[in-house]
Amino acid sequence: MEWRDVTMESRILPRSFYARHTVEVARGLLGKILVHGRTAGIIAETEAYLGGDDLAAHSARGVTNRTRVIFGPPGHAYVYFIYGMHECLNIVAEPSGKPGCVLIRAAQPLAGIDLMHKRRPTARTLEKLASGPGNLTRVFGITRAQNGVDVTRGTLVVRQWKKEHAFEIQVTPRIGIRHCTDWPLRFVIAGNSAVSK
DNA sequence: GGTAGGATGGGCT
DNA sequence: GCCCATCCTACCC
Repeated sequence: MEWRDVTMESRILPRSFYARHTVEVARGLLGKILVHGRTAGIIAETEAYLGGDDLAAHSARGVTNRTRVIFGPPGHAYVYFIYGMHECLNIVAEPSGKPGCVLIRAAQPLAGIDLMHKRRPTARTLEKLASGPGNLTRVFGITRAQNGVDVTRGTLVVRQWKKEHAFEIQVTPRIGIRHCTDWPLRFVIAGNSAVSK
Protein backbone atom coordinates (compact mmCIF):
# COMPACT_ATOMS: atom_id res chain seq x y z
CA MET A 1 0.00 0.00 0.00
CA GLU A 2 1.26 3.46 -0.77
CA TRP A 3 0.99 6.64 1.26
CA ARG A 4 -1.54 8.03 -1.20
CA ASP A 5 -3.90 5.05 -0.69
CA VAL A 6 -3.57 5.32 3.08
CA THR A 7 -4.59 8.97 3.11
CA MET A 8 -7.51 8.39 0.74
CA GLU A 9 -8.97 5.64 2.89
CA SER A 10 -8.56 7.40 6.23
CA ARG A 11 -9.03 10.70 8.02
CA ILE A 12 -7.06 12.54 10.70
CA LEU A 13 -8.12 11.93 14.31
CA PRO A 14 -9.58 15.11 15.85
CA ARG A 15 -8.24 16.69 19.04
CA SER A 16 -11.35 15.57 20.95
CA PHE A 17 -10.10 11.99 20.56
CA TYR A 18 -7.10 12.82 22.77
CA ALA A 19 -8.91 14.98 25.36
CA ARG A 20 -10.02 11.91 27.32
CA HIS A 21 -8.65 9.69 30.06
CA THR A 22 -5.19 8.40 29.11
CA VAL A 23 -6.28 4.75 29.28
CA GLU A 24 -9.12 5.41 26.82
CA VAL A 25 -6.68 7.11 24.45
CA ALA A 26 -4.11 4.29 24.78
CA ARG A 27 -6.74 1.67 23.93
CA GLY A 28 -8.24 3.84 21.19
CA LEU A 29 -4.92 4.38 19.42
CA LEU A 30 -4.62 0.65 18.67
CA GLY A 31 -5.52 0.02 15.04
CA LYS A 32 -5.06 3.69 14.11
CA ILE A 33 -2.51 4.77 11.50
CA LEU A 34 0.68 6.60 12.43
CA VAL A 35 1.92 8.71 9.52
CA HIS A 36 5.18 10.64 9.28
CA GLY A 37 6.14 11.94 5.86
CA ARG A 38 5.94 9.03 3.42
CA THR A 39 5.97 6.36 6.13
CA ALA A 40 2.83 4.89 7.68
CA GLY A 41 1.94 1.99 9.95
CA ILE A 42 -0.86 0.56 12.07
CA ILE A 43 -0.33 1.15 15.78
CA ALA A 44 -0.20 -2.29 17.44
CA GLU A 45 1.15 -1.64 20.95
CA THR A 46 0.72 1.28 23.38
CA GLU A 47 1.33 2.10 27.03
CA ALA A 48 -0.51 4.62 29.21
CA TYR A 49 1.52 6.93 31.49
CA LEU A 50 -0.81 8.61 33.96
CA GLY A 51 -0.78 11.65 36.21
CA GLY A 52 -1.28 11.34 39.96
CA ASP A 53 0.69 8.59 41.65
CA ASP A 54 2.06 6.90 38.53
CA LEU A 55 5.76 7.15 39.45
CA ALA A 56 6.79 5.51 36.16
CA ALA A 57 5.60 8.61 34.27
CA HIS A 58 8.02 11.41 33.43
CA SER A 59 5.36 13.88 34.58
CA ALA A 60 5.44 12.45 38.12
CA ARG A 61 8.04 15.00 39.23
CA GLY A 62 6.15 17.96 37.88
CA VAL A 63 6.71 20.46 35.08
CA THR A 64 10.30 20.74 33.83
CA ASN A 65 11.75 21.82 30.51
CA ARG A 66 11.49 18.26 29.28
CA THR A 67 8.04 17.39 30.59
CA ARG A 68 6.13 20.61 29.91
CA VAL A 69 4.45 19.27 26.75
CA ILE A 70 2.85 16.44 28.77
CA PHE A 71 0.97 19.11 30.76
CA GLY A 72 -0.06 21.01 27.63
CA PRO A 73 -2.94 20.55 25.18
CA PRO A 74 -3.84 17.02 24.00
CA GLY A 75 -2.95 15.69 20.56
CA HIS A 76 0.68 16.79 20.64
CA ALA A 77 3.84 14.66 20.37
CA TYR A 78 6.13 14.18 23.37
CA VAL A 79 9.44 12.81 22.08
CA TYR A 80 12.25 12.12 24.54
CA PHE A 81 15.79 10.78 24.30
CA ILE A 82 16.83 7.79 26.41
CA TYR A 83 19.85 5.55 27.05
CA GLY A 84 22.09 7.85 25.05
CA MET A 85 20.82 6.57 21.71
CA HIS A 86 17.08 6.03 21.42
CA GLU A 87 14.11 8.32 21.02
CA CYS A 88 10.56 7.43 22.07
CA LEU A 89 7.26 8.81 20.77
CA ASN A 90 4.32 9.63 23.04
CA ILE A 91 1.07 11.38 22.31
CA VAL A 92 -0.36 13.71 24.94
CA ALA A 93 -3.80 12.82 26.34
CA GLU A 94 -6.21 14.41 28.87
CA PRO A 95 -7.58 17.98 28.72
CA SER A 96 -5.04 20.83 28.86
CA GLY A 97 -3.31 21.15 32.24
CA LYS A 98 -3.75 17.49 33.23
CA PRO A 99 -0.70 15.26 32.64
CA GLY A 100 -1.02 11.98 30.73
CA CYS A 101 0.50 10.50 27.61
CA VAL A 102 0.59 7.33 25.54
CA LEU A 103 3.85 5.67 24.51
CA ILE A 104 3.69 4.22 21.00
CA ARG A 105 5.69 0.98 21.22
CA ALA A 106 5.06 -0.78 17.91
CA ALA A 107 3.42 -0.43 14.52
CA GLN A 108 2.79 -2.71 11.57
CA PRO A 109 4.39 -1.09 8.49
CA LEU A 110 1.98 -0.02 5.74
CA ALA A 111 3.75 2.48 3.48
CA GLY A 112 7.27 3.76 2.93
CA ILE A 113 8.63 0.30 3.72
CA ASP A 114 11.73 0.70 1.53
CA LEU A 115 12.64 3.84 3.45
CA MET A 116 12.06 2.05 6.76
CA HIS A 117 14.40 -0.76 5.70
CA LYS A 118 17.04 1.76 4.70
CA ARG A 119 16.80 3.43 8.10
CA ARG A 120 17.10 0.10 9.94
CA PRO A 121 18.85 -2.52 7.79
CA THR A 122 19.25 -4.98 10.67
CA ALA A 123 15.53 -5.72 10.94
CA ARG A 124 14.97 -9.39 10.18
CA THR A 125 11.34 -9.23 9.04
CA LEU A 126 8.75 -6.69 7.93
CA GLU A 127 6.86 -7.09 11.20
CA LYS A 128 9.96 -6.37 13.29
CA LEU A 129 10.79 -3.08 11.50
CA ALA A 130 8.83 -0.88 13.91
CA SER A 131 8.70 -3.27 16.89
CA GLY A 132 9.83 -1.54 20.09
CA PRO A 133 9.68 2.20 20.83
CA GLY A 134 13.26 2.97 19.77
CA ASN A 135 12.96 0.99 16.56
CA LEU A 136 9.64 2.65 15.73
CA THR A 137 10.97 6.22 15.91
CA ARG A 138 14.05 5.15 13.97
CA VAL A 139 12.18 3.73 10.97
CA PHE A 140 9.56 6.51 10.95
CA GLY A 141 12.32 9.15 11.10
CA ILE A 142 10.90 10.68 14.29
CA THR A 143 13.33 12.62 16.50
CA ARG A 144 13.25 15.28 19.20
CA ALA A 145 12.73 17.74 16.33
CA GLN A 146 9.10 16.56 16.49
CA ASN A 147 8.77 17.19 20.23
CA GLY A 148 5.69 19.34 20.83
CA VAL A 149 4.24 19.16 17.31
CA ASP A 150 0.49 18.95 16.78
CA VAL A 151 -0.49 15.48 15.54
CA THR A 152 -3.88 16.66 14.28
CA ARG A 153 -2.20 18.56 11.42
CA GLY A 154 1.15 18.68 9.60
CA THR A 155 3.57 15.89 8.63
CA LEU A 156 3.26 13.80 11.82
CA VAL A 157 -0.37 12.75 12.25
CA VAL A 158 -2.56 9.88 13.42
CA ARG A 159 -5.38 8.78 11.13
CA GLN A 160 -8.33 6.40 11.42
CA TRP A 161 -9.67 4.14 8.68
CA LYS A 162 -12.99 5.18 7.23
CA LYS A 163 -13.87 1.50 7.74
CA GLU A 164 -12.16 -0.01 10.78
CA HIS A 165 -12.39 -3.73 11.48
CA ALA A 166 -12.70 -5.19 14.96
CA PHE A 167 -9.85 -6.80 16.92
CA GLU A 168 -9.21 -8.05 20.41
CA ILE A 169 -7.17 -6.00 22.90
CA GLN A 170 -4.76 -7.74 25.25
CA VAL A 171 -3.76 -5.97 28.49
CA THR A 172 -0.46 -6.49 30.37
CA PRO A 173 1.89 -4.59 32.71
CA ARG A 174 4.20 -2.03 31.12
CA ILE A 175 7.67 -3.03 29.93
CA GLY A 176 11.09 -1.83 31.05
CA ILE A 177 10.00 0.36 33.97
CA ARG A 178 11.15 0.49 37.61
CA HIS A 179 7.97 1.74 39.30
CA CYS A 180 4.36 0.54 39.25
CA THR A 181 5.57 -2.59 37.48
CA ASP A 182 2.29 -4.47 37.82
CA TRP A 183 -0.18 -1.83 36.69
CA PRO A 184 -2.19 -3.11 33.69
CA LEU A 185 -1.41 -0.22 31.34
CA ARG A 186 0.10 -1.88 28.25
CA PHE A 187 -2.28 -2.56 25.39
CA VAL A 188 -1.64 -4.69 22.32
CA ILE A 189 -3.63 -5.92 19.35
CA ALA A 190 -3.93 -9.63 20.22
CA GLY A 191 -1.92 -11.82 17.89
CA ASN A 192 -0.25 -8.95 15.98
CA SER A 193 3.32 -9.91 15.07
CA ALA A 194 4.62 -6.32 15.15
CA VAL A 195 4.26 -6.29 18.95
CA SER A 196 7.56 -6.15 20.86
CA LYS A 197 8.90 -8.99 23.04
C1' DG B 1 15.03 -21.24 22.98
C1' DG B 2 17.39 -17.81 26.52
C1' DT B 3 20.07 -13.84 28.80
C1' DA B 4 24.20 -10.81 30.28
C1' DG B 5 26.51 -6.83 29.21
C1' DG B 6 27.89 -2.77 26.69
C1' DA B 7 26.97 1.42 24.01
C1' DT B 8 25.87 6.27 25.06
C1' DG B 9 24.06 11.15 26.56
C1' DG B 10 20.55 14.15 28.59
C1' DG B 11 17.73 15.06 32.78
C1' DC B 12 17.47 15.98 37.37
C1' DT B 13 18.85 15.78 42.61
C1' DG C 1 26.74 11.33 40.03
C1' DC C 2 23.20 8.45 39.31
C1' DC C 3 19.28 7.39 36.98
C1' DC C 4 16.79 5.83 32.56
C1' DA C 5 9.54 4.12 29.34
C1' DT C 6 16.28 0.59 24.79
C1' DC C 7 18.58 -2.31 21.38
C1' DC C 8 22.01 -5.35 19.65
C1' DT C 9 25.54 -8.85 19.89
C1' DA C 10 27.70 -12.66 21.71
C1' DC C 11 27.35 -16.63 23.78
C1' DC C 12 24.98 -20.47 26.06
C1' DC C 13 21.58 -24.07 26.19
